[in-house]
Amino acid sequence: MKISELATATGVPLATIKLYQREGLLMPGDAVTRTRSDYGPQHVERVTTIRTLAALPGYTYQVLRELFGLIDDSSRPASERIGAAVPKLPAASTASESIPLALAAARSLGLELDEESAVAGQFGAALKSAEAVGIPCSDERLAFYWNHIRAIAEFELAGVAEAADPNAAVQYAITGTAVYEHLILSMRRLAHQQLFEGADSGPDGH
Amino acid sequence: MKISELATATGVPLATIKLYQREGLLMPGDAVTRTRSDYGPQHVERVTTIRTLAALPGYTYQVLRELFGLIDDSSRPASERIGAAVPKLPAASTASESIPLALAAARSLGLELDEESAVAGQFGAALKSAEAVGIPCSDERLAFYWNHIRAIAEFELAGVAEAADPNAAVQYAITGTAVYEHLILSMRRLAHQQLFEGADSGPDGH
DNA sequence: TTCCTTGGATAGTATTACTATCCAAGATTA
DNA sequence: TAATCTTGGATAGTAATACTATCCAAGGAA
Repeated sequence: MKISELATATGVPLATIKLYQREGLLMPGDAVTRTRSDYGPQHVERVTTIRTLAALPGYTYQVLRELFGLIDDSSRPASERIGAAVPKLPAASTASESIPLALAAARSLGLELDEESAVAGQFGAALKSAEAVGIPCSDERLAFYWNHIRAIAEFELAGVAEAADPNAAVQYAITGTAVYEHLILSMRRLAHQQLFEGADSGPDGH
Repeated sequence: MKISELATATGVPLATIKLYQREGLLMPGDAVTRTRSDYGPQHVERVTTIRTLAALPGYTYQVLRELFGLIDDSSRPASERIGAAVPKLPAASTASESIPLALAAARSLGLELDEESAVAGQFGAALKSAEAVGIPCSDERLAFYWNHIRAIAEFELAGVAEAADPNAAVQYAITGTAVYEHLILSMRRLAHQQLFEGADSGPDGH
């Protein structure tokens, strides 16, 4: 497959394909001559994945570069790569002063939390955001969320474990986490909408 | 409170406060003279909220302007304003061809879905993203998510209904939806991390 | 051998989110 | 009351992000 065919196959302008290569998002094709390379299905898939993820808020080229770097690095163990990907995902910027919030929340949930981990930082930042807008998260609410979210995570982990090839599992886990986050959020918004329609009453609608 | 005091109280540079006003994010103060206005606690709160939300991926000034527009418009019913805010929240861009996916998913969940609604578009876009990266969402998975997410949404709705003042309820619902989304995501990532640590085994770690 | 495509380099554009100056009107302080 | 400071308002500059366009020389296809 020539680069022009890759462009037409994916519907992405040639100039943009070249950009993805320069940015280190798309692996080079097999060089045939100095002015010709061969591209395969993995390039089509990568371009599609770039387009899909780049359309999600927060997925800058910088983020994608780091995620693809982990996906492509088959020299490291799968679990290490998946673990390293999570803190790279877009989140509210971590502030060191929000770590205590995360530790207190983890204590109330009965969890052990490594305060050095980037996920602890993301968790703390989210808790701090809730406080900053005047809606702090109660322990009761936290526990309620945790029960349901842990169930979801367990379900998802079972799906990843089914994959035989570790490289495929890494790709599945990383792109899946990214994409399914937005599915979960859209379903929550959908649920809110459905519930509001039924629950709504009163002249001022509150 | 003078504008310079608002700046020091919030820790936001004066030039940025002025920017927020120009962008229609921060309401003007009470004009005392042509070169002096008075700012109150609601301005401090708004600046804090702007900072908090703007730090989240996808919350551009454009999005914030629309959300604050709904929060501030007390002439419309609360439920209408909350409903109007949901489709303004950052999501993967809606493609019209993904609506059928959303309708099919809603059918499998036994839901009625207005195909005109923006949430349907967000839901369809998320389903389409999952397909695009090669991990389509099975009906079983969809149903599993839905059970847990509906429970979360019901819990949250109960919290909103407690608010007596409709304007406060609108602000609570809109900023809460935005901020708690990220809390939920960070908890999911936390759950993944906790589960991975326990489940990990084998020389290549898959 | 004429024209097209490629890899590679470079430059331009639009948007977003600030940041910095400047000004004249008006307030504060000495 | 004069010197200094602050304000609202306008304008311009900056850095990062994500493209988009052009050019070139090497090399392939007609």
